[in-house]
Amino acid sequence: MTANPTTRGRAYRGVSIEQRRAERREKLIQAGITVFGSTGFQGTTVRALCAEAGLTERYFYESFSNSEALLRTIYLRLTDQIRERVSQAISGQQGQPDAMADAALRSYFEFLHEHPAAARVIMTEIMGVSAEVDALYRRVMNEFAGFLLTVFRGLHPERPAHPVQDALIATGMIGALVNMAMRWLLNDFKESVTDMVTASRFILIAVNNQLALPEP
Amino acid sequence: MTANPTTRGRAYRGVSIEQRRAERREKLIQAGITVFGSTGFQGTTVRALCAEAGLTERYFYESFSNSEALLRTIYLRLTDQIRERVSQAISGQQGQPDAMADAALRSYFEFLHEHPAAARVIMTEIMGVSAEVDALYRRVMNEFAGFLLTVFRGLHPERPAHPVQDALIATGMIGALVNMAMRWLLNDFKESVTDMVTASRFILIAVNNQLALPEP
DNA sequence: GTAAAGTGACATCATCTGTTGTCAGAATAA
DNA sequence: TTATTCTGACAACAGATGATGTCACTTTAC
Repeated sequence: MTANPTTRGRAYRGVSIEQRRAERREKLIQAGITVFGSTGFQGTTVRALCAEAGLTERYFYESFSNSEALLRTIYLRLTDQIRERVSQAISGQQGQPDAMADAALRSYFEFLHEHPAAARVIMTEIMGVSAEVDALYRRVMNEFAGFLLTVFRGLHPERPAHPVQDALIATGMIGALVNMAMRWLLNDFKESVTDMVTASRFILIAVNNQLALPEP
Repeated sequence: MTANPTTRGRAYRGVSIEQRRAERREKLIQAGITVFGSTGFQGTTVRALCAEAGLTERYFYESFSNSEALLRTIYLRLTDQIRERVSQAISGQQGQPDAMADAALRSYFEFLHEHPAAARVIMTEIMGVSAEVDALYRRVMNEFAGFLLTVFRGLHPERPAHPVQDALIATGMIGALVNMAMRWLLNDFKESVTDMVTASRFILIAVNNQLALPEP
């Protein structure tokens, strides 16, 4: 009855148990992006996720307690990727505000264009799943808004901070970018990336200019 | 076997069949707002809707083919109400652009504040339900963006129209308003209506001012 | 008064799906 | 070689729920 501790968790096909688990988990994450992004979260069953991943249910529950947990993992993964790409794009244009905005927006819209399934997951499938997922969404959006707020403050160091107003305005800006992206996605990326960048930059510049005006 | 055509669809408790059906349908709509707005669309069963409405399942299927059909009806009802309230608010400030924006934004945020369950339905529960509901959402959002576009064009009649850019910017503005409202809702309406109006008006004015500038 | 229509409570059916369990065969350790 | 572990295919179980049906009772039409 008692298992031999020396042989538990051993290698298989020359691969350690940790790596096998990590590879299965990764397969499930990629499958989740594909399936959630096509069938939608609601229409997705654990069986379908496993079929896409080429694994069986047992391995699903090895890595995730349920499909909502997988969705949360995917959402964090994708938003981290966006954060990283945008950060890299910005750092490449160090010190030039206009070029920074352009690079950041372009990297954002290009990411969505290159990964439409991922775009669908983070734009629409994430919403209305549960209170917990809603809270996660809200938290991530707030982080993006906070990032934008930091940038704006850096551009207007002399302007007195209005915590409530500034946070709301940053939230509005993030909402503008998200809604433009959502419309773009649902319209099958009809417009060019350049059009998306131009329009979104217009809005950011407009707010930036308004922030530069003396207050009434 | 053959029913008597003269007695089918007769009055009951002094109420015609049309009116009885309409009353039951209305009860279901109100129950849907309450239940979808608290439990969420996903967590809602037909049984729960009927219990809240004080009706039985038979009468649910008398008016709606399924709960998604009820959601669509509710969404159209609520967005119509917002449209009407905003239009009324604007028409009361005929000709004064700043007062118009103020009145429109105030009526919008006040509506959400007064009807939190309705706000949740139109902000989060409507998303990711099905392709059909997504399309409805997109269509309504486009209508609101079109409305905003009309207003902006009226304020800048001399500016040449850029169909793609203008539509994208209007979409962005609507997204800003929706995201601010969503954050407000998920934060239990922590900020005052006046704060919401002030911040959102700031964004609209910023874009309006940018539209007034000569193009590069 | 009586038959037909309307109502409400509830049963029922069928299906779906999350989750766990079984088992035979492949790979490994000793 | 042999016992143990790992894997994959699939069975099985339990619960939920959409949708429809049953039936006793109420109301209406004539």
